[in-house]
Amino acid sequence: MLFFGYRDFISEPDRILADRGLGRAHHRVIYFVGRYPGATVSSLLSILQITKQSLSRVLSQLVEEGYIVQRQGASDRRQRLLTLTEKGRALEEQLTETQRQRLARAYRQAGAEAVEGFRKVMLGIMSDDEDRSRFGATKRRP
Amino acid sequence: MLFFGYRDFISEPDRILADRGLGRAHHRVIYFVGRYPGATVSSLLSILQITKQSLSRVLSQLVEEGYIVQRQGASDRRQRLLTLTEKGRALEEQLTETQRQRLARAYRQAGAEAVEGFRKVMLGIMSDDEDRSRFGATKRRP
DNA sequence: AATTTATGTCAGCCATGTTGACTTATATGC
DNA sequence: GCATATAAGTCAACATGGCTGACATAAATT
Repeated sequence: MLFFGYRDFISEPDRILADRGLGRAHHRVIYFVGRYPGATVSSLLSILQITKQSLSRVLSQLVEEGYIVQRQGASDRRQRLLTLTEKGRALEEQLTETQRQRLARAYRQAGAEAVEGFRKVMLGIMSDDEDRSRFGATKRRP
Repeated sequence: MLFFGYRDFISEPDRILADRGLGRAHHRVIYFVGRYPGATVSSLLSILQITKQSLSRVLSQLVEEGYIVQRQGASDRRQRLLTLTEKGRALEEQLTETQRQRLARAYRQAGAEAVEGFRKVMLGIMSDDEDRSRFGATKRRP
């Protein structure tokens, strides 16, 4: 179910991205920068769990093409705080909208109770409390 | 949640496969051949939605290395019916076991009701009735 | 002043997806 | 029975997005 669900969930965004010469790796970066404005490069690395070389490839493209801006950190000037531009925000919304609709449909059909169950099970599948905590979950019993 | 859940769900199998020089594409083939013994190549293509060139690469390796056997179809001799060997079955079980435990833990923590909700929402996320029907789901209301 | 940390970069490798063109064997339809 | 369609396989080339290793720079920390 996860295989089919995940595949179908990203299929629409994939098509939209392909039209712009972007891939799903770009989507992830846009998504998380949108969700955490001012995120640092290393925070993205720890969320995505990829190498900085992999991130660099997609991030530099997003900066070059004007989806994301980097500004120097105030307290730590080594950091590059990442934020979506207007263009980036627009794309993020376009991508999210297709997924939002898909989720809304699933939610409508399944009901609020099912949604709560879905959240619980997904949290249980995750390996780390670190991942779970992004969703406001309490620590898992061992 | 799907991103984190899916990533964590396949991380253990990925490690086990890597030790044998296999990847997650091999896992998919092994999984579906295990689930549908005697599956044809084209049935796999339609499940996985990849090109036969992509499938061929992993499938031939699995056959060469003795995880899967092909036999000619009885009614249609053009078909190659795919089945796991003992070795293939053993690997399939090893891979599935780690995921089964992860699911069991999630289920234990979330409860049977949550599991039903999880299933409902996952089915609602899927695009096609074709995908949904693999899980014994009834047709979705439009 | 020395070390650590945050970020970036070059170069190359691997897995897994793609398209396009073509072959072989077998089944099926007229 | 012949023409066509289908199941499967193959060669070649390319794209995406992971990876490792090595090294550089600037700024923070000790």
